[in-house]
Amino acid sequence: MADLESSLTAMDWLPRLTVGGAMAGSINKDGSVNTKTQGGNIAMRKSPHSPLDTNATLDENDGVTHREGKPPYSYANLITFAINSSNKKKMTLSEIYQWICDNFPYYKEAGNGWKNSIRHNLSLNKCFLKVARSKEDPGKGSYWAIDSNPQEEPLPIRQARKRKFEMSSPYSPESGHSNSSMGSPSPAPNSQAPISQAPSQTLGQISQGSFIENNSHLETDLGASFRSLYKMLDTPAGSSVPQHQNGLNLGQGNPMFNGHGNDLLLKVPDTLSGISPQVSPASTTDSFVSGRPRVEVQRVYNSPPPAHISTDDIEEDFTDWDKK
DNA sequence: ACCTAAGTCAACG
DNA sequence: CGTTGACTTAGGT
Repeated sequence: MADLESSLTAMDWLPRLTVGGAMAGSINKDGSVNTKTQGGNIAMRKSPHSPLDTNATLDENDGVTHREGKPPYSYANLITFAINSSNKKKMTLSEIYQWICDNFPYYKEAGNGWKNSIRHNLSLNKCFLKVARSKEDPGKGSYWAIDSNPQEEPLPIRQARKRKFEMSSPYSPESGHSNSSMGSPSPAPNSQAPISQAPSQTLGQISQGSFIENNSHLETDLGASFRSLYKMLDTPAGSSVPQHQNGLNLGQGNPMFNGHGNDLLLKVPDTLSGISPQVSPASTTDSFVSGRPRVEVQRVYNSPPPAHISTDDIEEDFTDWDKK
């Protein structure tokens, strides 16, 4: 453990960071030094085929390593690291800001543009789910959680044309963070790892087998929960929404989830979970969104949650739910 | 050249 | 704070 393997969990599909030269140096291809505005330069571009690793956590070393200059991580990655570093696997926007500043001092002095970008990313990226605060936990802003493996299904639509599964090339170490032990700051046990991918996992722990084993309960429980939920509800949305919904795929990364913007409103009896997820319109901008509707998790209290379940648990459960 | 991912800026509620 | 859109940049094919 101690490194790449452990912390990057399934880092396989973590965007390949073009760290090293170009990125770190922010050199434009024309050779000019990139000195764009605040928060950012032309940040790294990731391979078009590599989705975000929703379980990625930051490695202390990385923070250190990149103390100077813009960190070689996309905003989506930073957000993911931040959220995964929390026990609850959810964070408020300001907490995310703070975490990023704490771990990447670069952003302390980067102005505020990057914050806008973070927000933009949260809204745009399907991987991030807004989780409503519970009444017991009032405060500003919602929580943001990660929707595990929202990507990966072979995108049948347009992307499929260009996309090939890039399961090979794992996250090339030479790209900069070969170092690794990203686990430090947050050895987060990463409960819910995207089960799907795991293409050529990064050896070690991720030997897919064990990983799945370790998390199988999630897959089972959550998947089953959702399935039964759907059954119970005999979801009306089911008709307008493609198959995926019925299965485990419920959403994540399901490009077909809603084809194009149909909203799905899933009413969940509070007796089941105390919440009701609802779909908000998906953005139209990029592929991130092109696939499925955003699901906003919103808890509805019609009755108090079971005594043995704490509010947090519920919320967490839900978060996990969303993840799958 | 074209497509897409990612970043930036900004308007708006 | 959150969403959205337009636009830019860069990398892949």
